[in-house]
Amino acid sequence: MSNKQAIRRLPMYLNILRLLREQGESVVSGNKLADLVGKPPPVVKKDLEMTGARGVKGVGYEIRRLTRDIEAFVEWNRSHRAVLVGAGSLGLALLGYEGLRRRGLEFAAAFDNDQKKIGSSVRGVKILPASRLELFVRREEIRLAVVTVPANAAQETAERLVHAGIDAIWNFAPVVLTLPEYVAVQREDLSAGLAELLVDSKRKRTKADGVGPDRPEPDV
Amino acid sequence: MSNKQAIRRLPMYLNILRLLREQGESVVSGNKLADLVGKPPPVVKKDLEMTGARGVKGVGYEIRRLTRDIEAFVEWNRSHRAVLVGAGSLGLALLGYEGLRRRGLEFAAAFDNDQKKIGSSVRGVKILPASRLELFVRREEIRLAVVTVPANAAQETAERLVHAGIDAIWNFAPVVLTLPEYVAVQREDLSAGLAELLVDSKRKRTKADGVGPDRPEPDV
DNA sequence: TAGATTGTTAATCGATTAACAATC
DNA sequence: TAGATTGTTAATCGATTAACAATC
Repeated sequence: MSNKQAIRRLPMYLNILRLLREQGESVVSGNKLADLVGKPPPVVKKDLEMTGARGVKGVGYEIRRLTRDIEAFVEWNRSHRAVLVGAGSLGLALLGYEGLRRRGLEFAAAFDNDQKKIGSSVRGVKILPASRLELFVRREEIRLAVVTVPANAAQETAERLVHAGIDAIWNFAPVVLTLPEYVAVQREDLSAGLAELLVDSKRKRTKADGVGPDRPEPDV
Repeated sequence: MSNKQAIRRLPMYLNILRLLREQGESVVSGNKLADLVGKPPPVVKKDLEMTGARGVKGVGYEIRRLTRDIEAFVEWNRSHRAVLVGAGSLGLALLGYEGLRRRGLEFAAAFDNDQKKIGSSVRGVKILPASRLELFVRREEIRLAVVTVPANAAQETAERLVHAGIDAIWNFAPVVLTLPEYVAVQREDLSAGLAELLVDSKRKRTKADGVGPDRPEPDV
């Protein structure tokens, strides 16, 4: 019933809806939305239905209402307190990423082993010694962790987190974590996206027999 | 024939294979590999077959050979010169991300509008004024661009890039780009991963009727 | 030969697309 | 009522799972 691909499309709708509202629109039809996100209308309608959003036949969807319904479905209507483990460049980038803050992700603290980093603050988030991880998570009753440690430290870090009470892990380390069933784990792999892009690019280059406009000659 | 999900799994195999080789292994069976990546054996075998890799019946896959075959399939055996457009925190993190460099992604330059950033170098990559984007791309014959500009600048940036000769775009801006068919575009949306995680977490919390071990009581 | 493992074919499942009925 | 649009049902497509034949 709950479709993974559909869930991944939801942020796109929210982006578009925000844009439409900024342009003064208050109602949008599924067809228009479909056009704006570049997906067929039935996909959009099914996606919206999944979230519990309802439109009005012959009219469309009320934008404010639709936004609220989508946000509620993903629990983006409340804030999610999280810890970040591993304050490398990727970790620090996530700390500063406004897009995530807008989706309710609120970093209560970051953790690292590097003495040079410990004690400093990034975007108002304190970096604490990794040794204090468990204590902090327990005391603050944090449920969500973002893991950006190196590959060889990821499994151990995750186990410590789970033991301390974490039950949702956003894992950016390039390893497959083995954890109890009740823990929700989302693996994020940038290389996967790059692989898709390169294979797609290769295919388009070789299969230059395709329909549609060809690559123009460069005007040097 | 070429399966999107399968392509996204390829980096995982490479990670595992590197680990195995570091442990002194030289051959691995599909079953063992399957176990290590947490996927059923037939999935692994189909994935490997897609890349053109062949094993030996009764024996398994030669690790060095398999690694080379997978890398060749994704064109990870050669370097891909790229420009980065938008030197915000996410952009800078990508510049410094070792994992991408290991996959052949080589940043020839980064571009930004911010006078404070222009002229500086990050990890050996010069940050140049955005106005020089086209000239640089043409002169250096760059084909790949990583777009990390704000949402409202993404479409225009992409059009400029394509006009200058780019035919593969890795888009981190939260918008759907409209570009000619011959351009390969890969949209990367961190919020999508977060949405998946939160929905999965919600489901696990509500459907606590599931099989398997329950979440233990916190030992406070 | 016997055991192990690849690689393929068929069956199932899930997601997308197409068609259309319902109704504001 | 007529037009527009939602929302559902059926058909298709793609990916995964299961079963097993081929063979080193």
